Amino acid sequence: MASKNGSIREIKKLEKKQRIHEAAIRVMARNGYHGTTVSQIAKAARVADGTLYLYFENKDDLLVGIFDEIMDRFISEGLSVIDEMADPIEKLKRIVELHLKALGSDEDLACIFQIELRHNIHHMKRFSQSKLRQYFNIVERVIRDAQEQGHIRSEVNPWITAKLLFGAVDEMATNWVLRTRDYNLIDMAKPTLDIFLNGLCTNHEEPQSEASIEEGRQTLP
Amino acid sequence: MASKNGSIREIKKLEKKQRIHEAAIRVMARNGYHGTTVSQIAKAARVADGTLYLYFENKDDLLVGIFDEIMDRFISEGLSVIDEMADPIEKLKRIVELHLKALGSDEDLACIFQIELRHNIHHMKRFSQSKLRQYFNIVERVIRDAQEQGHIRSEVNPWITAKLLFGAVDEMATNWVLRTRDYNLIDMAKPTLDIFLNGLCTNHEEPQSEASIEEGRQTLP
Amino acid sequence: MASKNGSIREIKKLEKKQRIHEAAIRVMARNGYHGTTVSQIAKAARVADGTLYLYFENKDDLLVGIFDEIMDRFISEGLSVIDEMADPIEKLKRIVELHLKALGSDEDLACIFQIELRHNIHHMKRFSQSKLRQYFNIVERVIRDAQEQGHIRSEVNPWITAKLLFGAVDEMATNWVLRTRDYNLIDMAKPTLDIFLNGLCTNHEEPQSEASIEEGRQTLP
Amino acid sequence: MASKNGSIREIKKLEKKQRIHEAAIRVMARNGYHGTTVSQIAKAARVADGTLYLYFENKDDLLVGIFDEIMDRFISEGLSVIDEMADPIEKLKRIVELHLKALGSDEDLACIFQIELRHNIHHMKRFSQSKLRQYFNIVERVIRDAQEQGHIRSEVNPWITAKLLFGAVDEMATNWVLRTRDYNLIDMAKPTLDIFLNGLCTNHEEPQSEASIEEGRQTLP
DNA sequence: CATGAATGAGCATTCATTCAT
DNA sequence: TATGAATGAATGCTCATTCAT
Repeated sequence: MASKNGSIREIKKLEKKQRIHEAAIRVMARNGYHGTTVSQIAKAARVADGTLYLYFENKDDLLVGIFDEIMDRFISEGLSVIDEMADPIEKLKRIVELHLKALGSDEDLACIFQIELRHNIHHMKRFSQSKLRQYFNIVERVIRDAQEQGHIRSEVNPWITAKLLFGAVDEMATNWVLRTRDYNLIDMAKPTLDIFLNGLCTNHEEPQSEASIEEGRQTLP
Repeated sequence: MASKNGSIREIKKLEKKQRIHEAAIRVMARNGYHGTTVSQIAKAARVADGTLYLYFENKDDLLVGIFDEIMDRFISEGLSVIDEMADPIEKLKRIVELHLKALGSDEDLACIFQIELRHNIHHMKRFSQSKLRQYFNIVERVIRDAQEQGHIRSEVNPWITAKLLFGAVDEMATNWVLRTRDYNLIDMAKPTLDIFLNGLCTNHEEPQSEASIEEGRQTLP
Repeated sequence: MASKNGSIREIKKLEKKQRIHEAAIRVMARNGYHGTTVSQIAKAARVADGTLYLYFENKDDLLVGIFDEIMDRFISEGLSVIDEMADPIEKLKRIVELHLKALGSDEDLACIFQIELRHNIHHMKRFSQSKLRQYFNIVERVIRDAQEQGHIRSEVNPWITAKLLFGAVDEMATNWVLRTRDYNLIDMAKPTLDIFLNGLCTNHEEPQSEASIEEGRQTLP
Repeated sequence: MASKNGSIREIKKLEKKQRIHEAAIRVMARNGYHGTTVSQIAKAARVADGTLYLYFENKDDLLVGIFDEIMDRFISEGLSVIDEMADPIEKLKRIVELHLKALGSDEDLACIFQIELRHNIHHMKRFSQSKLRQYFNIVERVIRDAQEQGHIRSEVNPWITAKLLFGAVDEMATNWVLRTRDYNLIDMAKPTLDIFLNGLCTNHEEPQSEASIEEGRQTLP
């Protein structure tokens, strides 16, 4: 019985933690991290103020907890999808789509991710050095594969490219959160991928050597 | 004499405002917006606390004021440089370089721009709807010109491209601010431009139609 | 047990609110509203600064709260005493006595009432339009009764008389608070009532018509 | 020339002091003493902030200065009017009328007098011990005269009566400042005087001895 | 005399966190 | 576990006053 109770308790504990998470996302998305009090979150989660501290070290930890949980879920889901694919270009496409779909389907979450999680250099560093690095690693791996298979130019730096791609997609997401007119975030996947894969320029018969870019001038026939 | 005094006062006033700006950038870059007290800024600027309020509405306005001033300077400098150039591709290159150089040459400023100015959805919206829009407009204009001159593919959406480019460059800047090992931000200009101009893919003799991307698969001969 | 705890908590809460009230009266009577800090009141009430805000909206509400509580108690006590009496003249006398006794027996309270509560036109208006109106209503009622019973001249306006009586008694109280030599406030009841009931003039066989007062001259035989 | 300039300067100085006084009355009547900043007064008087301090010790002194000036004018005007009269009852009447007319004809001034000047126990004490004492002295003198001439009952205490009369008139003024419906303050003179002179009671053939009041019961035939 | 920029002490209020129940 | 009353440190901002010009 004890173990049965124990497992029920475990479940209830997880449920409550989840409830607090969701309450925090909901409230913080509207009021921002600094505009949200612990009491507001507690009320939204229907627990007492003090109860929050049984599940989180402090207010900041709550934000970090949300972030890590979501990010872990996002990355593992992403990985499981990616792993089933063969073509690295296709994988790249899926990553962008998953990224945009995950945020585009939950505005509150997107708001937390794009805005609230970044108001603090320590969060940013933590983010940058853990989960974001995982993201970059995945993309880097895919790009390397694509390079080995000859689909992506061998000159491009996979790590820098991962950052550039993330940055571009991230900006799409932020812009969507701050949008004045409504549209679907996922629709940004296609043009994003088009530019990253095919580039802006019209003529690639004589692909630009880095040197020629270096010269500050492109030879155009 | 009165006018002379007047102009001297004007200069002193600007000097003091400037001093406060610089002090704020310096202090906030280290401690973050919320980690910085008004008193700290005042002390760093060698003025009394109350003096800040002769030049700024409130603490938040101080941050916004810094942002607007820097951004205006950046944009007008950028425009004057751009205007002297003929080739739109070259212009695009210069924009990216100027962006990275401006931030890469002043780490504190970069920190403020990449992190502190974004801790608040209201700042973000304000930013997004004023200065950032100007930035996008400039890039959009350049891309359109390039399209008219046949240098950039007519299929790409100039506005979305402006966002993507900004996002990629912005991520470069943020990564540099959060870097663990030292490097020059400006060095990111070349690979960024290479990917945006030439794309990732190896073969562009038969450029991807959007439809084929849509299919989730690139036809590679 | 829960209800028992509940009631104990209720009592403790009331006790604490009372303690804060009394501390505020004590401290403000000595230093005035603007000369008193919230911290001083909290310290005097042996609670933390923040605790005050669990019981009061803000510093101003604290003053208003004191006022309303005291005034309600005063009015209801007064009414219960009045109701037991039959003779309206006697009631009038009791009202004056109760008024002077209430203030004369608690100098700090009198100070708050006569001085601190009046430093603000909004307080004055609020006072004037709620509790003071109740006071006036009671006196007016008594005067009307006395008029119906033929004890008070039918020419006098009960509402104006209520104000005049309050003003006279109020001035007695204020003078007592500001006194340089000590005396009992309650001793002012008798002369006050004497003048209001009997008037100043010696001869009333031919009571002054309002018209003759109008003429600016009293006909004295 | 020096003396000529001197006198012109004297006049200008008085003019400026007057301008500041009037500005202060105007602004404080609307915003209250604590709701008014020195800068606001300076702006309303069209002088620099610092200039105020050439004419007044400090903000508080400004209020006191207004009060003393007005009060002196009021008392000396009152005295000159009173002195020309013979009948003490008539004098009493005139005092009440002058009091109500002075305030009733200048709402801002009335507001300052009835509300703002009283938000501080030190002002009150100062007021009570100087100008108000003069007022009481005048009334007391008049009452004594009336008593000597047999117009006012010898039993009444002139000093207490002066306070009561002031209190009643003062309450009329305060009520008028706080009024919700408009009326003329001067109209309160007649009923006020009627009650003070003739009392409330109908029957005065056997004027109440203090003792009978003491008994707590009035003998009514 | 006049100015008004500069000063900096002072204070109400908030809110993350604790802990007795 | 859960509660929520109590805590008290922390801070943005105001504004009366000064003084160099």
